[in-house]
Amino acid sequence: MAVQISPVPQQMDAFTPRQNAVLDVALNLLVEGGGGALTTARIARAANCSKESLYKWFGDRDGLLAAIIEYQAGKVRLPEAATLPENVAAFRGSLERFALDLLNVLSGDVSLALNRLAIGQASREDAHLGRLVLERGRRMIGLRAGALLEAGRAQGLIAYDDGEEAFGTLYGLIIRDLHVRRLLGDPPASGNGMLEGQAKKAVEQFFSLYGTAEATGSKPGAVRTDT
Amino acid sequence: MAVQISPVPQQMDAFTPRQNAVLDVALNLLVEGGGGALTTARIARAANCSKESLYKWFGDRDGLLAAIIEYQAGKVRLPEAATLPENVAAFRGSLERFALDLLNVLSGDVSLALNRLAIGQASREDAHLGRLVLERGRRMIGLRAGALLEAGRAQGLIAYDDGEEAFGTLYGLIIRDLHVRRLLGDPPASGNGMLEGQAKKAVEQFFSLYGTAEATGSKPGAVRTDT
DNA sequence: TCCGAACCGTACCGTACGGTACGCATTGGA
DNA sequence: TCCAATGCGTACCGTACGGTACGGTTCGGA
Repeated sequence: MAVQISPVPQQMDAFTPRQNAVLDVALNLLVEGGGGALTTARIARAANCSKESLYKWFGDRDGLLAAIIEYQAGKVRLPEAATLPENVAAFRGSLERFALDLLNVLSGDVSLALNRLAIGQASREDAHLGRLVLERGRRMIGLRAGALLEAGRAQGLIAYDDGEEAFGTLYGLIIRDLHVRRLLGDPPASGNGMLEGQAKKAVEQFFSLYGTAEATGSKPGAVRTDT
Repeated sequence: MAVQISPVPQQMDAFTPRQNAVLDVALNLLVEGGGGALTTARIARAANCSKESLYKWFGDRDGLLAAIIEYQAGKVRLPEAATLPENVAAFRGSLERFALDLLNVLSGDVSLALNRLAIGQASREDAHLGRLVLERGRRMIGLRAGALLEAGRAQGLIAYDDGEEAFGTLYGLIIRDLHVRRLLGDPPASGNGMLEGQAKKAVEQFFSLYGTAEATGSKPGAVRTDT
């Protein structure tokens, strides 16, 4: 709980470099061996630290797991402010990039391991880790997608009343049941271009649902009216 | 995939009534206390049987867990053969009912508990339980949805090339991120009509994407989503 | 130079789990 | 009536985990 002030802009409630290193080792251990491999003794041995230090730093095993989640969440940086798309193609490209990034992230080993860990612990009341994963992981996605959609709407390329509703639709079109399948251990479909194709198709469907007439352009007789 | 014809509709490879009773107790134990409460000693005590019998019947703890999953999967009966929809309204109603059923099932305590259990065990290689859940649980949904969509296409109400693709889109529109949220412990949004509204909206969006002109009754592509 | 704080490595403790073995009751068939 | 099978209840064993305690070491400040 020691608050330290440093000239370098740094998260104040973050951990010391040593603790970060330990958390990194623990995260690797989790990714490689699953939640079962994440015991205090193993972490201590792999990180060359003592169990006593683990308990001193993180208090409890749950605190340690929470610290691992926060450590991973702290590694992803906030997306830069989305610029207004200049035209339809640019906006579509941004959405496709977002979709592909989302597919890649959710299919990644680290994300899957953390989600499996949190889900496995979610049965117990509290759902402490689950809430942490939702708040720390979903917020980033929601922020980036929300800014993206808002920019598109500001340019008149898409139209919606409820942003959360539109984002939910986009999310469903992109992910479908891929996340749960991966969580259950289903191997990814061969072919790396598979995800890219899925991203493009999802964005296309999203435009069919929320795109304005000037954005779709596929319909004959589309009127081009610039804002 | 094995189609069996017998006078008495009964699974041949099922368990004895006593074993089914034990599995039912174990399932209740799992639903109520989570995967951590599913120990052999607790099951034996709750079911008034001996641990030795458990190991004799199911061989191993994994066998016991697999038996629990198969027991639950065996309780859901196959959907009756889908009849060809007489008109658009009937087809839409069938889709909405399917969507609502899917939302209710995936939000149910039993489904969540089994999925959490399988996901928690999915880190270890094999992903035995995960594959079982996917095959036993997803097949039913896919079969019902596939028959439904095929009937709609046969009547010219919807059009698609790849049935799996269309089903995936429908699934994503219905579920969005609800399943993972529930798995992570997120409490359901208040209001039971929430799921029904989500089901209706998903079907409406699905019709916008895959509905033929005679089904939508209006120009395809123009979608007004009123909240 | 000394001192105290932090920390590592290891040992230790209580508990709980998976899995096995044994004794005894019940039961259905010969 | 006898017998073998089935199964219940309990005790037991080895292991592994979470958490704690202790001795030895390093290191920065006074």
